[in-house]
Amino acid sequence: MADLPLDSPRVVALKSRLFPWWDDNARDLPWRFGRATPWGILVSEVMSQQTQMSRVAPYWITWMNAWPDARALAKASTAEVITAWGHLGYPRRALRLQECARVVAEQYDNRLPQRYEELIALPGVGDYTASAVLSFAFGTRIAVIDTNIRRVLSRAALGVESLGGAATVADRKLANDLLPRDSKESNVWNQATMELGATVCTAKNPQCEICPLYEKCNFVAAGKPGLAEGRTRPRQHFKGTNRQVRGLILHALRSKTDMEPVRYQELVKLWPKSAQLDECLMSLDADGLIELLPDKAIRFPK
DNA sequence: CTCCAGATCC
DNA sequence: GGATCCGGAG
Repeated sequence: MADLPLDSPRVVALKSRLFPWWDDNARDLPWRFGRATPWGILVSEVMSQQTQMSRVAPYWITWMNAWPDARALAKASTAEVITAWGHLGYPRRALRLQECARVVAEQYDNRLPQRYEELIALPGVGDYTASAVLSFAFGTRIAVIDTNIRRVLSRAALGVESLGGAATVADRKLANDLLPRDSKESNVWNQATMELGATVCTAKNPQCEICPLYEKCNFVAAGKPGLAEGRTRPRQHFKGTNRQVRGLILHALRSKTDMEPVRYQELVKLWPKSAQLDECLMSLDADGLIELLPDKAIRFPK
């Protein structure tokens, strides 16, 4: 792959168009523009893993109001945490976030560490989240690699469709090659590129006609070869899967106003296939999302 | 139907 | 690398 020097005309042109677009079009999400602590930024990133930002915002406000810092979240009950997670999906993220809060509270005196190696060692924090926190919360110059940035950079700079699947070495090299040298600019670059991918340069139907990069986009110049052919991930069903059943089970628990257990008989009415139901009860119990009682009644863990 | 600001396990 | 884990907006 050809190198793309930072000072190449193409990169300068992309930057000069992307930054003004960001100034005019950045969504006013509650954790942006210096209004959140580093911990708040981390919470927003964890909530946003596989969940759209627009859905995250109201949950984040309620969550941060209840538990403003890691110490507060560390002291919450599991039942409160799972309930507050609501319908964000993938509730194991909520448990990991609380585990993360405990580590931060106990080992880091309630302050997020600022080294990549320490961040990525935290529960529920992978490469993306660690990089995002470093860039967005601490202003560190680091390339953020997510599905949006991979798609935008691959299209605009290389003129080819992003393949999807796990991030490749080439993806990382490209993101690092294009990342502005100045830390403040790199922060804006990361956020603006992600925002563009989320709102304009989308996977299936990009709105090229309103894209600030249109005139300089190599993907447009090449005639958008293979648009949306690269699957972002293997197709995932939902209906009939254990994920649906697990969701139904947790919804039954959440809907209880008190901490009263849910009887197995009620669960069977929600999902008559008892073998799958039992499997899901076992896995939820193993995950620590429910407590399985001897008669197959369930309740939230303490 | 599609896709999502991923992490984790195998 | 592949599979699993949720749920809603478009």
